[in-house]
Order: sequence, then structure tokens, then C-alpha cells
Amino acid sequence: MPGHALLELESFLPYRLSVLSNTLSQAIARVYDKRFDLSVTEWRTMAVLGYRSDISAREVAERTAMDKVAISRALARLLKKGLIERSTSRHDKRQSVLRLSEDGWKIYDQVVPLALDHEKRLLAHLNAEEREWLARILDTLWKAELDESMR
Amino acid sequence: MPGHALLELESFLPYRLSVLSNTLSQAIARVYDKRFDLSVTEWRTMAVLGYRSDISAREVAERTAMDKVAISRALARLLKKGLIERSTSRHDKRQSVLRLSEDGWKIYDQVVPLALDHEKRLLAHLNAEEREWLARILDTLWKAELDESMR
DNA sequence: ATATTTTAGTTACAATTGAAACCAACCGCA
DNA sequence: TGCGGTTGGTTTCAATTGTAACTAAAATAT
Repeated sequence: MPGHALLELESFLPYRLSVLSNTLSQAIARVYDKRFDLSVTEWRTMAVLGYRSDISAREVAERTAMDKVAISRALARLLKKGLIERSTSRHDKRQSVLRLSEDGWKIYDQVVPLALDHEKRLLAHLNAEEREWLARILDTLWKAELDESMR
Repeated sequence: MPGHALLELESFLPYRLSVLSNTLSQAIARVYDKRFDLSVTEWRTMAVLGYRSDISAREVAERTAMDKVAISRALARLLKKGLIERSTSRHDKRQSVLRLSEDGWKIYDQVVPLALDHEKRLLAHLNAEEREWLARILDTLWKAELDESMR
């Protein structure tokens, strides 16, 4: 009857994922920004460095799934704020060696519980079974999609 | 022992959602852009208008979960390309009344199957049971998160 | 050894985006 | 009827981002 292709945006998976994840990260971003003057990129960089120290900018980029230019800029800002320290690798003078500064750790230790809270608040809407399924499904899609985009 | 808060980014739900959805929509965006010279915002606008015609810009913004400035700009571009038509509501002269043009429908009819394919390809990684859980879980989180962000 | 290619990271410039100001039309109400 | 407040939509300006070009160092090949 319509003669036209039909697509309902609201039930279209990529769209739903995108909207959900955007409203989610915007909500979080606002908090980081207001309370700690951190952009999401900056915070993710710090999160990586808090988990794994003395790594290069490239590795930060890999672990945050962001591109190297974004990371370069985030690092510049974090350096200016004194939240990280940077030195040069002895083995490869191109590479930097990054770690949180003392001040950086202070911020980190404040943000982490906040982030975990946020996650908890979100998961509170699901029961144990749903959480398991969600974790498993995200895992599957993650792997499938990531190595798809590698190719 | 560490004396520091601990957060593993890779297993942090908001982060995983965000990375997954970003790689996903970037992949799609590239196709829309290359083949049809459409940005995601433009395509979403068209998708809404294909599903529900003669609505206002505000309603497009609501249905796409994007802000009105972005929509205003997308509409301007779509108008220039001749993919939509715009008139003014008789009841409220502030409101526009938007619909796809004939050319717009031609593009729409080409993009929809592509989008559906993309979704199918993604869902192919999941079995029937997983798909059901995913749909249900997204639904729950969607509702919870959306009316949280309303407040 | 030295030329060639690749890699880490930065910079420069254009394009996109976001926030706030803005205009016109509508609404509610005195 | 007219005055404050709100709403639909656009514009403006600054900030953020993406792309490409670039430098320096390392790896690879000749």
C-alpha cells in the first residue's frame, strides 16, 4: 500500500543504542565538567592512566578507542592543569611515558566512585539475570563489531 | 594495597555502550556519507519524515533526540539539496510543516534497506534468545534513562 | 651504511558543534 | 487590549573536532 520502504526509528537498534549511550554519557559528562572541569576525553585518559601507568599516548588512544589527535590535545590540557606527568621513553625517543601526578590521583580518587555510582544507578533498573545477559551480549557485539571495523 | 580507587574502563558499562555505539554509527555514517552525501543528522531527519510526514521541526527534534539547532541546520541543508519541502502551519505561523520531496523519497527508499541490512548484520551475531533479552533490556534502560534526564 | 617506509606525536586549517542571543508568533491573564 | 512569559526556529560567535600535513625517531630494506 505505501509503496515505500518502512523504517521505524524508535525500534531500530543502532539508533536506540546511539541515543541511549548519548543521553547517558552526556549526563555523566555534565557532572565531570561541572565538578572537576574535565571533558570526557580528559577523564577517559585519566581513567586509563589510573588503571595502567607509564604508558604511551598511542596506548592511551588504543585503550580509550579515541584517535591520537584527540588524545594529544587531552594530554596537553591535562599537563597544563598539572594532572599528569610526561617523560620520554629511553628506548624510543618518540614515545612519551605518561602517568597521573599527585594532583591527578586526587581527582581520580574522587571521580572513580562517582563513575561507579553512575553505573550502579543504571544497573539498578535491571535484575541479576538481565545484567548477565547484557554483559554477555555487549561482549559479543563488541568483539564482532570491533574486528569488523578493523578490517 | 593500592590505596587508590580502582576502575577498569573496559568493563565499565557506560564506556562500553559508548564505544560500541560510536564505532557502529561511524561505520554507518561513512556509508551514508559516501553513497548519498548525507550526515547522520540529515539521515535521521529524513528517517523521521519518512515515517511521519507533515510534522514540525520541534517534533523532528524530539523524535530524533537531537537538539533544535542541529535540526534547524540539517533542515537547511536538506532543503538546499531539495530532499524535503517546507511550508508554514496555518494554525501557528511559527511552526513549519515538513515532508520529504519526491527526490527525498527516492533517497529514502534506497537508504532504508541499507539501514535494515546493517541492523541485520549486527543481530546476526546473536541468537534469538539474546536478541529478545537485548530488546527488552534496551527498552528498560531507555525508559529509565530518558525520564531521568527529563527531570 | 644509507635510502625507504613506518610510527609517535603535534600542528594548522577547515568544518562541525554548542550556547546564548535573538526574532516572531502565540498564550495567559488582567 | 495590551503586557509578561513561553515557544518555534534561526543566527552568531566561540569552542571542539576531523583531516591532512608535518617533524622526528625507529624499523626495514638495499
